[in-house]
Amino acid sequence: MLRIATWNINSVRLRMPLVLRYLHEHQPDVLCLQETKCRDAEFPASDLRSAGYEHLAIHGQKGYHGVAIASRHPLSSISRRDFCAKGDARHIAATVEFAGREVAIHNFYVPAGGDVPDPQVNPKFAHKLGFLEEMSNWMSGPDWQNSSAILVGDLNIAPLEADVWSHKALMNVVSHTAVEIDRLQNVLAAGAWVDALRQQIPPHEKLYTWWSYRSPNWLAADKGRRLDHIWLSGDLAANVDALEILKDARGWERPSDHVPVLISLKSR
DNA sequence: ATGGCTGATTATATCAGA
Repeated sequence: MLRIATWNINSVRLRMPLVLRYLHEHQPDVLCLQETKCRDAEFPASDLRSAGYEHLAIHGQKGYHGVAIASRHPLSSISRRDFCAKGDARHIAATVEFAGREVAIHNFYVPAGGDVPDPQVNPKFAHKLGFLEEMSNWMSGPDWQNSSAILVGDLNIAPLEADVWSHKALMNVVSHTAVEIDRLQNVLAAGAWVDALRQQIPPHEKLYTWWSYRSPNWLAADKGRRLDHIWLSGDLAANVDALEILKDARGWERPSDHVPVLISLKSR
């Protein structure tokens, strides 16, 4: 059994109590974090080690972005890729052993893309599209052939109509526009990935992992989006045991605006 | 009514998130 969780934590230092609560209550083997918002030297490594997550792969920077993998089992082949050559900490990968295989875990924080969904006038949106294009180009290449892999993270795109509270209201809002959904589908196809959540949950069923801070009654309004994803290489698709989107965590004290998403894989 | 909030920063306003 291997339990892997992904969570955009929106400042890991501020929310370490929530991280420790989640680890205690849900017992993932591996936790992938995004938006850690601190340099590597400031990462709360000792707290995670004390909680039993002794193996850490971190890629941070000051103030923004930042990704990390915390694991109860050894991590090997740790790597970080600098997408778009901007020096941003938006990707880290590490390998774990599962069912006699070496499984690469790739943890991504895809750029949000700013407000205006036009790459001609909005450089942030151009960056987002470029980032996605670099992902699909990379995954078409030799590194990815015949490898067991899991891709997780905040991809900042809600691809399906049921991944947003209103397809009509959001089709011109960054995170749900046709052009970025198209780029995301290219990434999915390039890596021959399986969207694990939608493999388990019917595609017409509403499914969210993020609720804006700006909605005071986020629970009642329920205007969410599915921005956080878990994708599997084809050989792992039949190992899925369970999925868990911890919506409760959005209601914890001083929450992240994203909630943890977990996949449990069984050895066949 | 998709920005009404939230977090980080050599801060006391600005940028970023999405």
